[in-house]
Amino acid sequence: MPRHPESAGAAKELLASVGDDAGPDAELGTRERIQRVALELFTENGYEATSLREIAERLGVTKAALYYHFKTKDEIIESLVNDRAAEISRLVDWAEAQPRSTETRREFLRRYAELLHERGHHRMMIFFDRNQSSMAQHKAGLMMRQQTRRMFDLLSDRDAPLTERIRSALAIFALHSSWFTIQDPDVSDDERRAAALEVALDLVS
Amino acid sequence: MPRHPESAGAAKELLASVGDDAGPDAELGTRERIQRVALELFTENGYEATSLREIAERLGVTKAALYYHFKTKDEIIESLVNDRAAEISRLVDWAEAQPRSTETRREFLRRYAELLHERGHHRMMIFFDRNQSSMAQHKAGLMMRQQTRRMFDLLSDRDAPLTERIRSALAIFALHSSWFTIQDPDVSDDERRAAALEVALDLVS
DNA sequence: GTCTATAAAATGATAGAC
DNA sequence: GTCTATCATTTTATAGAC
Repeated sequence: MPRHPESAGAAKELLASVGDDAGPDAELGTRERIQRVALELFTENGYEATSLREIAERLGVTKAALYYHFKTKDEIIESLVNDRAAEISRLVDWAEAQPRSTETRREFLRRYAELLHERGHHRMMIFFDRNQSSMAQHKAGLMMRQQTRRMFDLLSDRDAPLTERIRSALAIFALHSSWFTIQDPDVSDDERRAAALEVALDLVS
Repeated sequence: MPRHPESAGAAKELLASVGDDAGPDAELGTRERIQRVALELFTENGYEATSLREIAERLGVTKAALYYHFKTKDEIIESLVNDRAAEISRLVDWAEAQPRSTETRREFLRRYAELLHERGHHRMMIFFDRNQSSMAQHKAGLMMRQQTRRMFDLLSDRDAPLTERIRSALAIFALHSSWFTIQDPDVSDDERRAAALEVALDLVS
């Protein structure tokens, strides 16, 4: 009976993270390749609509191989979320410890944009944005929603005017979605990211 | 062999529309009750994750009854989309025939917000926002994406500055999502809607 | 760590009685 | 217009060989 080795490689996973744009599957282990392909298919075709058979086929292995690395389908998502959620949590913790000023909020957005940019965090956010209904029942989804709520509350007081609350929510959404909102091939990722941040900053000012 | 009666009732469906907040299932036919319950479950639990068995059970009928009214699962979604997409299309047609001014854009947003408010259009938009991945493969999803793109292009020129394009996209999103972005029970639907419109208008000014 | 083979359950869909 | 009964297919997941 296989030992599931997830607990072993928390730090290692951070180094060879799935989203890392370090070229094609170059140096990734099977576990990381599964995560990468799964997230791709889940985002493109939907979480429930993507079967383990499809994932295995695209990787050139059998379903049984997947089950060696992940006990269930849900666990693939969870493994992706956990590391990343922790990093975002740390950033929100930091912001909550700062004075509740506009400058804190702006600095939070800058750091958050930076975090999303690193190691494919944004791919996960896009996955969640596009699979909200499926994720509503999974605990990974609950975790993300709680984190999103913390960010909303950080960006505007709970009793702030309604328009201000909406603008805060849109600021977060702008950072998450800039990648797919505009898909002009003439625009580089850096330009997109800078523009999204500029809009987000304006929304909380 | 049952004749599928969808072609018969285009006008009737507009009158007794699914989203109509005219109380509980009061006067709705089975076909309309299926649409209503299906959209609810699809939005809450996901399109693929919701089986026809669940829909039938909640309605107190059998799966076979559903198949009398709809040939396939996809057709339930399509029946919901078609009428509504046509109405939105008409509004975009109108806007495209107007001078490309800021005032046209603002007036479009006002009318679009009004349209979403009527007869549950917004429930469909929430469904699409929360099931983007699943809908990516369905033709109903393609239709919605094309319409969204038309609206983007209406709200900002294709060669406008990146920030302006993003703001236009967010204006649409603000109208779609105001219902679930803020779920404070002290806030009425009308207040939410007015605030979302105000934010959207500001984003295109 | 990956494979073959298979179990067990659920799903979308259909046939035909009433 | 709704029901019972059933089919074909697919899916998640497991057992055990190599």
